Amino acid sequence: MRLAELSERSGVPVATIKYYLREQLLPPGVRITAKQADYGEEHLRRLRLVRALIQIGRVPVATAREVLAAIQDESQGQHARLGTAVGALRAGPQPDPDDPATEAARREADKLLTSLGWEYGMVDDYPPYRTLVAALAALARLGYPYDTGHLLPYARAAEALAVCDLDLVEEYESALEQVEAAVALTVLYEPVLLSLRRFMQVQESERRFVTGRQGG
Amino acid sequence: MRLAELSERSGVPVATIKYYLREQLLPPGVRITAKQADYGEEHLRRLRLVRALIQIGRVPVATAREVLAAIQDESQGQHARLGTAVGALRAGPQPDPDDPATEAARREADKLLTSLGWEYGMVDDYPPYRTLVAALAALARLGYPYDTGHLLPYARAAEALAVCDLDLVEEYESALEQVEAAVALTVLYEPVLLSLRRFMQVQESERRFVTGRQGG
DNA sequence: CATCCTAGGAGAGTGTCACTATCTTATAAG
DNA sequence: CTTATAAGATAGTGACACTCTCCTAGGATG
Repeated sequence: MRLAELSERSGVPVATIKYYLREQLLPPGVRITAKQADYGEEHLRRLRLVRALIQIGRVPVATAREVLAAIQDESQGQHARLGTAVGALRAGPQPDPDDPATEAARREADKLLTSLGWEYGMVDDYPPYRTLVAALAALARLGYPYDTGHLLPYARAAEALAVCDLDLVEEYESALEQVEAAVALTVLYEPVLLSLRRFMQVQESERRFVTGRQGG
Repeated sequence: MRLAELSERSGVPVATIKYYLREQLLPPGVRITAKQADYGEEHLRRLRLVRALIQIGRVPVATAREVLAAIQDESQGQHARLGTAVGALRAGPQPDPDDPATEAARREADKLLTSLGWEYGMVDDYPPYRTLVAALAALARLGYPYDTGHLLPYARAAEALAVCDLDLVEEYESALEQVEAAVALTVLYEPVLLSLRRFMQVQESERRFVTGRQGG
């Protein structure tokens, strides 16, 4: 199909698709002539994935490019490919190295990961690790406790989530579909999970502050 | 303390504090003279909360203003105050009403919430609800299933998270501290949780694709 | 009292980022 | 040959979180 049709079927404006092509979020179409290109179903699928990453996942364009590169990289094994793709997501704010809270946060993060059985080293440049450290440092700055005891319940929840995630991923046959699903589900279930958390907080607060106010 | 000292102790540039004052994210200092103001410890605490919301939580300034207003609103009961403050957080992308996927997503969201025991109506303008619908619609657009069966495990995880959250909140005495803690912990544990999810995905993928590749 | 220094306020400017509008050129169709 | 359309390049837009600069009013000091 032509660019115009790709635009129509995806609902993405032509100018935006051109932008994605320029930014290498979308592979170029197959050249028909010097001035015309043909796009297939996989372009459509890729385009929808890009939109999901950027619009729902708020993933920066540069990050999305890395993630997509990892998805397509057939040279790695499935595990490594998945780790790279998922790890590239949501770099979040960098921890401030000048802040003394960062160093303490780093130690606590290492302790937590160790107690979770993490054996792959602390990979200082793995984006989720940096995100974790920055978030813990922010907690410290606000005076909230963040020791292993407080964090472990969240880690257990994360573990349960990861099992669900991989269950969903394994429903797919091909390696490519699996990595794509891992990325898409990681990103798209985030807002689902976080909004459900809000709802559940309200329910739980009702249980504690209203229903059973006098110990019911 | 003066603005300059507030800036020094918080690490936030003077110009940025002025901006927050202008945007009403920070209450004005107590006027000493017509041209000088005095800021107290609660300004410092509030300033750090604002920074956490904006920098870690990526909360838009307008949203942060609403959240802070709800925190300070003493006219509501604790439950309502908490619901308003937490609900105002992370509005996320609005669902596109023209998209037919949105309608289906809305029905599925309602079904899920009903099966979770949600009894407060579907509050179409409650931001977490909109976020949920938009995310489900995005899943549909990408062709991933999102029925109650798939979503329930995530909802159960969210429930566990909410219980942890409220446990942490109830450690505080005053109503103000509790609402502040609810907001801060909701926002600051998000990156913690999401990065732990990444780590756990990698561990789980290792378990499935490497360790037990041939059925171990 | 004059002077200088600093605090605080207001408005405009900056940087970033995801688009988006325009212009150019080429080519397929008529 | 002419014209509509496609693709590519380039510059502009809008939102947003700051941030810079100027201005004015006190307060401190000689």
